[in-house]
Amino acid sequence: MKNTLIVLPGPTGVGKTEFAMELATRLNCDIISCDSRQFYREMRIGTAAPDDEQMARVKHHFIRFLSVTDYYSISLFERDVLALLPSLFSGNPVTVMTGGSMLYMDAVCRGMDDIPDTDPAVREKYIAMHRSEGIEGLRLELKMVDPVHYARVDLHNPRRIMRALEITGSTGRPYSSFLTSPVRERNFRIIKAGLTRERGELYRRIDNRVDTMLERGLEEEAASLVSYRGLNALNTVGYREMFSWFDGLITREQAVGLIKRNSRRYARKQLTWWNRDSEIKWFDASYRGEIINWIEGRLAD
RNA sequence: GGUACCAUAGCUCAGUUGGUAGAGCAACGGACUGAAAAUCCGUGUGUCCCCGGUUCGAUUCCUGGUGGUACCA
Repeated sequence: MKNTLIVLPGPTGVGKTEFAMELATRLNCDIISCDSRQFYREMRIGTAAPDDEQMARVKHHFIRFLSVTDYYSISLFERDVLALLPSLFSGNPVTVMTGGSMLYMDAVCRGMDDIPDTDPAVREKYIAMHRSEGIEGLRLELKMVDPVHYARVDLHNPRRIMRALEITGSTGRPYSSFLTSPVRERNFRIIKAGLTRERGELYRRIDNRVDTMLERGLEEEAASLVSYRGLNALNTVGYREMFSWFDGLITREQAVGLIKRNSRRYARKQLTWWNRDSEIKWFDASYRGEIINWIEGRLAD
């Protein structure tokens, strides 16, 4: 059988973790988690990461392997997954990857352009420029150093502009010149089975899951991470809202409502992203037998 | 049972001196190349409670219903 990566995209709360475990158990393979917040060992409750019992049942990779203070990135994830896969395939030609981090998933499946590491000082410089001169200052700078990218970037989005400036400033080459053809051939087959649910049911599950997180101690977890709140890892649904409550900006009840709302919005954003991926065959997550049949049919091809 | 007030978007409400309506929140759509659970862009989605009347024209004014709220019994 050809080496195959079974990819299971799906919005937050749809039931990916459980289904992936069922599938991996059946195929006797490991799971590669593709969730940029379950990477962090300090954030288990708020990210609904697999628990110790689940981790003991099926071998998971990329769960709780970082500290919130560690630097990590999409390209590092791509590199690390590609480095891990050969050893997994040597034991079993099939591996399951599941998660909700869209761009991380695409990086593994399709690759990204090679862009050199950047100088952190350059990023700082443009963050400072954004603060002092606003987005208009960033725009003017980009127009000068990379007019090609200026013409197509979202000029309202400071992150996008700063990223382009950061690359251009660090390398001396326009950011746009690095963007060539992102689709890389992989030496393994990729099968994508998307998990979704009827919108109302998905939202109910998300709401319930937030309530479960609170019962499990989300509040205490967030409180223990207050000193790290400035880090990117903590700029995450579930933690931000708790911090606002700790600050007295909103009530606890409001924070809980916002966590639910923002989780629902995140789920929608995920679905929008995957909407354009025609390789994904979508299934209702509750029809597990049907999904497994389809996957096993594809594996037999 | 009586009196008063109310009934407009999913919710809370505004408004139209009569020309089929708009805010907030919610919701929905979209973008996305190493910060991505991030960051950013866009969209009113409506039997204006119902039946009549007046009017060129009624969501708006009038009669009568229905439902709700308050007070009096």
